[in-house]
Amino acid sequence: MDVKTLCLGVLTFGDASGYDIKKYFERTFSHFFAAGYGSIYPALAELADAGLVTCQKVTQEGRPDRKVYSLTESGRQTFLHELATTAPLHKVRSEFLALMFFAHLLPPERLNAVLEERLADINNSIAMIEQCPAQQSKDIPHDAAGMHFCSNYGKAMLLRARDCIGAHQAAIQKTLKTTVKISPQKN
Amino acid sequence: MDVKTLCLGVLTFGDASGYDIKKYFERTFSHFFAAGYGSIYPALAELADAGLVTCQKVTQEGRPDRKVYSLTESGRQTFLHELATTAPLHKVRSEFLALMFFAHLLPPERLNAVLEERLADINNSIAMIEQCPAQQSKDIPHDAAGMHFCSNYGKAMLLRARDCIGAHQAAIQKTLKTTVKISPQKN
DNA sequence: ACCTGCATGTAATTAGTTACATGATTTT
DNA sequence: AAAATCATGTAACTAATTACATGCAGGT
Repeated sequence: MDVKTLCLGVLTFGDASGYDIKKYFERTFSHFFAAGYGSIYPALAELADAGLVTCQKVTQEGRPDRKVYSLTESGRQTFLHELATTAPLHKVRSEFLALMFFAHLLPPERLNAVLEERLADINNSIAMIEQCPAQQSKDIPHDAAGMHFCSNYGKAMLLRARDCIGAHQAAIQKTLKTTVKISPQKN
Repeated sequence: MDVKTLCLGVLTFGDASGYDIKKYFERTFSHFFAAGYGSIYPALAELADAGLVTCQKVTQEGRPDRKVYSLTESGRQTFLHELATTAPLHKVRSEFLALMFFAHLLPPERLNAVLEERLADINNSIAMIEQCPAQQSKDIPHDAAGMHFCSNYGKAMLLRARDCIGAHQAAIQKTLKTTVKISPQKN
């Protein structure tokens, strides 16, 4: 599943511009799928060429023109076919864990900074998810059940990650104190 | 941080061939960093060109020749510099969550298959982590503290993910039963 | 005066995946 | 007899990132 396909997905909820779609990715997909303008705009152009979306220029006063895209029937079918055939992979690419793996080669302040930076990112992501409409509302429209699952899942992962990192920070503190007391006798 | 850099990292633990490094990636990094032969072999060739590793051909009887790589001092310095400057990003790219987001467009059997497939992957990953040496041993050598953290972290995430999916499966079952009883009166 | 938001795009580069190519040995 | 393990590589392709390019409006 690529950016092109997810653009089709966003358009199943209604017409949108490239700019709108980018915001949708940021607010809603950011914890499991990243995309920037550099991939979204070319994707929309290709989708239009393939007849999966149509494009309508909208001139506004006081603001730049927008290009509003709509899903065609062919686009909807293509998207449904993609949903039916895509393998449910889940890939993690973590420079954070790669750094942690080599913790024994990191100066202690650097190790600390790495953990703090990651915690800050996690807190941002949690805040982002909590702003999501699927998080507050009690009755969920049937077409938002998936959004609800994804934000619950994402939040659960982030909270667990935060706990793990917190526990590790505490363990490091403890080790440092022990080392200070014991190492002079060892050496 | 790219495959090249992580190859240097693997070589800090001792000399290894491309084949060995691939196994190391699979067994130890697979839950946070993927790499295949197609990226590892070219990476090693580039590292050798840059003088960050040296290569020694080893002929074996009954088996193909191996090319065993060793980290040079320059390679070690390059790796340490990378550890000191790499941002601790953590990216997820999940086709699974993308599919789940559009659950309302998935036939029920397909939704079920997606969840089951993901569960199977998660169980495989948990089994992989549990085989890792950092998981059983009680006293951890200081250069394995990071490996220990990473496998704990990975396992915690996978267990939480499994719980989330299990809970969701249960919720779907409940909804189906309710729908069967109520919907005839609604319609 | 400066920054943020709105709005769209392209070109060059990077990095990684996939498929191909080969071949002996050992295990099932 | 077939499949898995050991062992190395290349070439073509795909996809996405980064940097560049432009410009008005509204708020601080």
